[in-house]
This record gives sequence, C-alpha cells and structure tokens, in this order.
Amino acid sequence: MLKAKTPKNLQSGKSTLDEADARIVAALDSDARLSMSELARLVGMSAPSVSERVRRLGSAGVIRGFTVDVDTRAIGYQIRAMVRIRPLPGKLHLVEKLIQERPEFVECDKITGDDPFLARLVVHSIEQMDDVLEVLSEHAVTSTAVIKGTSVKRRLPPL
Amino acid sequence: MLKAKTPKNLQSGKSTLDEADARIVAALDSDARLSMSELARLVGMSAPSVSERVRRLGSAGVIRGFTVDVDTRAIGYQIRAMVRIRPLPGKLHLVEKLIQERPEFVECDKITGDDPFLARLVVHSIEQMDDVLEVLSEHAVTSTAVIKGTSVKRRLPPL
DNA sequence: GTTGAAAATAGCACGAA
DNA sequence: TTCGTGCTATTTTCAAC
Repeated sequence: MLKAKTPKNLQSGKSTLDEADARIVAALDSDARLSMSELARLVGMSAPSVSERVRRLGSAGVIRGFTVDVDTRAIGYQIRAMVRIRPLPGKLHLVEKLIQERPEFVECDKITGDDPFLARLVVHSIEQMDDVLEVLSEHAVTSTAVIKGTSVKRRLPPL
Repeated sequence: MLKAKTPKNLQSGKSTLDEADARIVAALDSDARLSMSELARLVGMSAPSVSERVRRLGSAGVIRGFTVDVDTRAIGYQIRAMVRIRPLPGKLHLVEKLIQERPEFVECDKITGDDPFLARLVVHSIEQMDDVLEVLSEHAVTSTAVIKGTSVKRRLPPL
C-alpha cells in the first residue's frame, strides 16, 4: 500500500509531483484510457482517491487533456517534415496566420534564432508538400527537412 | 442517425477514414477518456458499434494508443528548446544513443539535411540545458533554439 | 484516503438489415 | 459483414467515516 499525503505544491506550478501523482501520470501516459479502478491497482490506492487526484491534476493544469496517438501514415499521410520558416520583413503575423490556417501544419513553435517558426508538416505526397509551401513562398523563406524516422518517440521527462 | 458503411480500406493503410471513424478519432483526440456510450452519442451510433470501431482502429494501426497531454511547465520544466544535432564523422550511432539515454530529450526525429537529428528538449533551467548539451559537445555540433511560444498546438491533419 | 451502495458503463451474445 | 438490443459484470460516483 502506498501512502502519500496530498500534494499542496500543485498550485505553485513549479514543483515536482509526489510519487503517487507521478505514477498516475506515467500510467496514463502509457494508456490514457485505463479505468480508475485499474489505475488504482497500479498505484496501490483506492479508486476514489485516484479519481480525485486525476481531477486535481487536471484543474492544476498538469494534465491538459487526454489525446489519441494517431499514426498519420496509416491514414494516407505518407510524408512528414519539419519546416523552418522565416517571414519576410513585416510579414510575421501574416505568415503565422497562414500556418495556422493550413491544417497540414500539425504543430508550430515560435523559436529564437534566425527562423521564427518551426513547424511540423504532414502531407500525402511531395506534390502536396509543394502546394503547402507554395502558399508561404511569397511571404517567407522556408527550409524543409523530411523526417526519415524517429529516434525518440514522444515521451515525458522525468517526473 | 449516421449510417456509414464499414471501411474495408483500413488494412491498405493508405486511405482516408470513413465519416464515422473520422468523427470517432476526432472526438477521442479532443478527449481520449470519453466513455464508449458518450462517444456513441457523439457519432450517432450504438455503443457496441463504436466500441468495435475503436478496437479496429487500434488493430489497424490508425490509433497507436491513448496518451495524456502534460504541461511540463506545470511540473517545473520551465524551458523547452529545439536542438539540431550534427554528429561528428563516425559518431552518428553513438550520438543517437546519447540522445535516447537523456530523458530530457522528449522527442527526436531523424531528418534529411545537414543536421541528422532534431530533438525536443525540456529542462528546468538554462544550467540544466547546458549540462545536457555538454554531454553531446564532444561528439556532435548542436544548434539550440529556445521555444518562446506556440503558434499551432499539436493537432490532427484533416481526416 | 477508505469503504460500501446506487447509477452508469462496458462487454458479450444474439438477431436484424 | 456491420449495426443494434438486452443481458450481466465491472466501473464510476457519492455518501459517510
């Protein structure tokens, strides 16, 4: 049995999780659809306790939500690429809007350095990739690197 | 009520989803913990049908799993960065292993271009970032761009 | 954080289209 | 085939402790 006192540190937003919460988050990361009762078994607590902790992790902002890991290749998106995007002078916001409006950009971070945006692109074909980049071409300079494989699949940092 | 004929195209691995599957995947993406009965309500089918479709999407490889979206800043990881990594000659595999062994690298793609790896790094502080990059420094050249914000939060391409 | 009871849900077998 | 109905077992939730 695992006895862990309730963390008061969630609100500070800067601390580490206690052991029970860490185990809960790790378990949910490997399968977000685990039932509360099974989750309870895994962490050695009762279901209501675990349920309450999950609720608290949600309202504390640690858990933003639960999502599905979709293999885009299995639904026809054969090509993934990372695109660095440098808007021409004065076109930063326009370019950002264009990126957001193109659903093939499935992720985009604003970063420091020469290229303000780094976006993940998912397309069916090279032709489609070209179509998407064409939209940006008169407003930004882009550098595209096709993804050949994965060395580290998305994972959580140490909890 | 939604009548959609069952897709025979899942096995081909290259096709698009039928409307029911698309709605199921989209709904699960917004909340992977939806109950089958609620999911059934959302897509206008019975719970057993939806349940079977989710099972099939899993075994077809479309759904790889269900995960939790954790806000790493809420657990003390204040800094995120994208790191381009170019191993020195002959050190490609060594560097890949070093990346995989460092849990602060929460994602790493192998890409085309001058820099073979593009990794996402999550750390508590600049000092920790330096520590992590130091490990690579004698085997690779790295270019680090700190993430200032997000333009597009991770999302699915059109289904 | 735990226990126990009521309500909701999941999973299975079956029949219908 | 795939979808829907009715059943039982499990799970979730809420109460009280």
